[in-house]
Amino acid sequence: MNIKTRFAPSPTGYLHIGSLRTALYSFLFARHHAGVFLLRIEDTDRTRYVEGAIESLIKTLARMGLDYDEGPVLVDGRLEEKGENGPYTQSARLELYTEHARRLIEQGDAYYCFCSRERLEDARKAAELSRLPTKYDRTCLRLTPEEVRARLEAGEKPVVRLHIPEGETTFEDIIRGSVTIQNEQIDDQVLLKADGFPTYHLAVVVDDHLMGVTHIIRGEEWISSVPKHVHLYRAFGWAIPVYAHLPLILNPDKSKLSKRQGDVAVEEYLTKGYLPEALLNYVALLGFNPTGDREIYTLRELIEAFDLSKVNKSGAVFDVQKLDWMNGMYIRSMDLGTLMERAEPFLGGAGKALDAERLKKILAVEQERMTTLTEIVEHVRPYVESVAYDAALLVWKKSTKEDARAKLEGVHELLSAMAPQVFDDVALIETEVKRYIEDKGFENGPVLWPMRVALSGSQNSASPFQIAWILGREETLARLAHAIEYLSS
RNA sequence: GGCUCCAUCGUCUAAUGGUUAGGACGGCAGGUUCUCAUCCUGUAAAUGGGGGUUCGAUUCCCCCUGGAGUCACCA
Repeated sequence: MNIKTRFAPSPTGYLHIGSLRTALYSFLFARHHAGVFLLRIEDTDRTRYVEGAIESLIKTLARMGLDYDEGPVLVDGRLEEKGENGPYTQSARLELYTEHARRLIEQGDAYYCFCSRERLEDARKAAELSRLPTKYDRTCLRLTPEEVRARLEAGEKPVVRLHIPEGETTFEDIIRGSVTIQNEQIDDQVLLKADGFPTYHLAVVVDDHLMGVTHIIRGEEWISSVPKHVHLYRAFGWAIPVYAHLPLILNPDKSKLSKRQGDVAVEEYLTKGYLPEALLNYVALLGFNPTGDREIYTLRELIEAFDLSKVNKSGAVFDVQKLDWMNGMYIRSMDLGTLMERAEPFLGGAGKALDAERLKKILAVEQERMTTLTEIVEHVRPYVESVAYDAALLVWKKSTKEDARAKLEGVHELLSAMAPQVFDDVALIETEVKRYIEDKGFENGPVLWPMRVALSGSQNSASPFQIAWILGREETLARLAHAIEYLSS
């Protein structure tokens, strides 16, 4: 079978983490089987229209490296489409839905409903109070064809409802197996709204069929509406696709991942300095793991290893701590050139004071201390400006102010007497300073601590040798001199 | 509340009838070390409860409990 999957988000203005994983799994499944992956925009709710949301979605998908074979694309900033099954935006397919709804009415599988929202709302409240199911009471199903025609001609704007038959509905899900639901539990769902737009239920079924989608991969929250879709497929006489309902991604309190409890927008993580490949890797492992003893996978490897039937059934808490760890792993394993490219956009103003050579040195030293790319700014600061610090910080443990000054004077003397080329080599700086310490019979701490603080202005930093290497001879000596002066006053 | 889904360390997961129940994050304790970070070593930590089936259940079945999702002219 030629496999075809789709990612069908509604354009909300950002890509939800959960949607990212749904997109990823659909993508992985299609690519693993050398099938087709398409993007479709589900924008049938015009009350939720967001300007520029489609463009933003396309850009985010591109940044994440999830490419698709069919769907809307951005060409020179303009929206275009690729693929033979378009349009791929539901608001451009209204005609199709109307036709199909009409067909269902003619077949007796759907009917017009003229009930006012007010009446429906009251009925629902009453049902809730008496603890009865809040289903539509089928008032309009009992209308005669004459009555329907008369009200249509009178200009009333009805909705179209699916007529659910008696019995029960069973469907197969790759992840969950067989699921059965009694039809009496299912509402006569609205298919076509009064404004002529379809609801999700009509639109997905029509589009998935017309676009040739074979596998429907989506979140677990859709499971209870599958029977409605099955009825639609049957009414149209279409083959039912294969379903795979993914477990939910959860907040720490186990509820469905939502705003309020942290960031859910992929774009937000990207601007915070998380790497697309790390985010993808992390999210891929929320519900799926090829072996159980390995965590780092490239997209290629994920495609190779992906298996829908090995996807977990239970929800997974989104753990930022583990994401942080993974992002750090990716940053540390990155070569300097790449890291520099990736970090540059996050540098902002701090970058202007920096030439490429020095930035590269800083990155080489600070790479192992970074969790996200945004941190680059604070890691760069001590190298481009002197950080103010308390003189007391210069004194090593139980050593004294006088001792610290003496040691710094010694180091200053040593370094200023050395050939300038020594500063081009971290290892050389280290050897020289350590030899000096040994020759004098000192301990490392009383010398290196004040030296490091003098150079970094901070109690935590890279080693004094690394800082000296980055700062260069002149600035290193200047900072040492400043510290000595500081201790003398 | 009805219906549906789910249930292994705090978290992400591995093990589908036989393992000392494994790995990772985080925690804790060490090591390396001038500090932080990295790196390395060690350690605590789980099969929700009760019945079955079986020589033997994390694993299969049932019940309970717990959690979640869903009950719109939103997706």
